[in-house]
Amino acid sequence: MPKEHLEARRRQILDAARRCFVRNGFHATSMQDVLTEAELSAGAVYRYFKSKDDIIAAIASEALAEVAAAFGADAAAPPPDLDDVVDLVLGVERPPLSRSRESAQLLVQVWAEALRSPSLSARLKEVMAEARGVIGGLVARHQERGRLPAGVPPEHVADVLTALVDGFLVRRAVFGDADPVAFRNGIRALMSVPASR
Amino acid sequence: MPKEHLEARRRQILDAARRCFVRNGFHATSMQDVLTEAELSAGAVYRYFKSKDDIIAAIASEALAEVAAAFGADAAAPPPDLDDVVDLVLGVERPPLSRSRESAQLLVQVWAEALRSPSLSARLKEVMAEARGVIGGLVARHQERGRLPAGVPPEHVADVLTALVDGFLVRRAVFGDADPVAFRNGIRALMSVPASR
DNA sequence: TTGTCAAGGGCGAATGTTCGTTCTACGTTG
DNA sequence: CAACGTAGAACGAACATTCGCCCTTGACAA
Repeated sequence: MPKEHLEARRRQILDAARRCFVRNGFHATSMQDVLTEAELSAGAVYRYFKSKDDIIAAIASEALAEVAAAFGADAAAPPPDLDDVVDLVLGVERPPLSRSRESAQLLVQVWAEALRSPSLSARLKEVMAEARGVIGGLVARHQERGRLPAGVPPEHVADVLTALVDGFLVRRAVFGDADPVAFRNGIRALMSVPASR
Repeated sequence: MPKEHLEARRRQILDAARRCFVRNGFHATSMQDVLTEAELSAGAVYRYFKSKDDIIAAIASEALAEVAAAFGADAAAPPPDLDDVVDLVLGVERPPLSRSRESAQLLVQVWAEALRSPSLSARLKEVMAEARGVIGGLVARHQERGRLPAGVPPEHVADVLTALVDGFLVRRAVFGDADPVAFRNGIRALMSVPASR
């Protein structure tokens, strides 16, 4: 019985912390903010997390896992066109749309935090390298089929595509209403590929 | 006589604060950190800035001005090829190279801070809109000359190009050694344009 | 030249606040 | 009644900011 309740409390705290962090950033939100948002007392929260940094690490870790999962989907079901990579990663038709902006905002905070946390920076680089590998594989296959110039290292092209995703996330975080479809059309135009839908 | 010394002290404080902020972020940096870095006392610093937020605002404002200037250069001297936009904005051959990573790191912090500061967010949107306007103009001209499909709104393509820049900045902030030339080659490959150099 | 004085700039200890964290006592539940 | 969770007061540390004092400087009078 304690097992599931323990996990539920943990989630309750993490969800509350996530909302606070999205709203105010990691260091501008106080423990008091988190306690209030979670509707718990200090004693309760510190039973599940040993410090504020612990909570930050957990939240950041989940945010990066979300990104890794998004790119992993590309590896699982390779899209026929390269520009669909963006759609897939950005989850054009993915469940909680309300969460997508918050995820983008949180990710920007994670980038900033990674600049001062070596362990978080290491994990971020891991995820980025993983994305480069996955997308690089897709690029290489397109090169084999002659759909892309062969002389360029696939990783370079993959870097551009993942940078495209990161750049879009910035816009979504800042504006909130950035349109993935319009973005994809912009990419299509740049790639001089006639839109197929 | 006080006039120039006043400005010099202000710069001294801002430069010190910038170093601190790049290293530790806005909110994880204490006033004590800034005082130590600037080699000044609290009383001295508070003679030139009325609060920590005041210093943050000044630093963020300068960072965004730097970005605006980079895009402004494109408007002043339009590059012949669209992919050169990235080179120009990222300043492939611009003076203090040591500063470029720090600028990228600072900009990421600014993005994060903009998520919780309405005034900073407004300024950031201004700069982004300005970039969209400048690059959109270039895109429209390329469309007129038939170098890009005409059916797509220039702003959409401009969004993609500026997102490309933002995405590259993230990589430069995180890795520090992101290579603009390799990046440009990746873009060229995606655009299926034979490299001219 | 020398002495005086007003003002500006700087210092750093002091202040009150807020932070993250701990601890003890209390309720609830099996 | 034990065992477990929870509450909330309490704590020391660290924070941003202020305040009163001191040193330097430049103008001016003697």
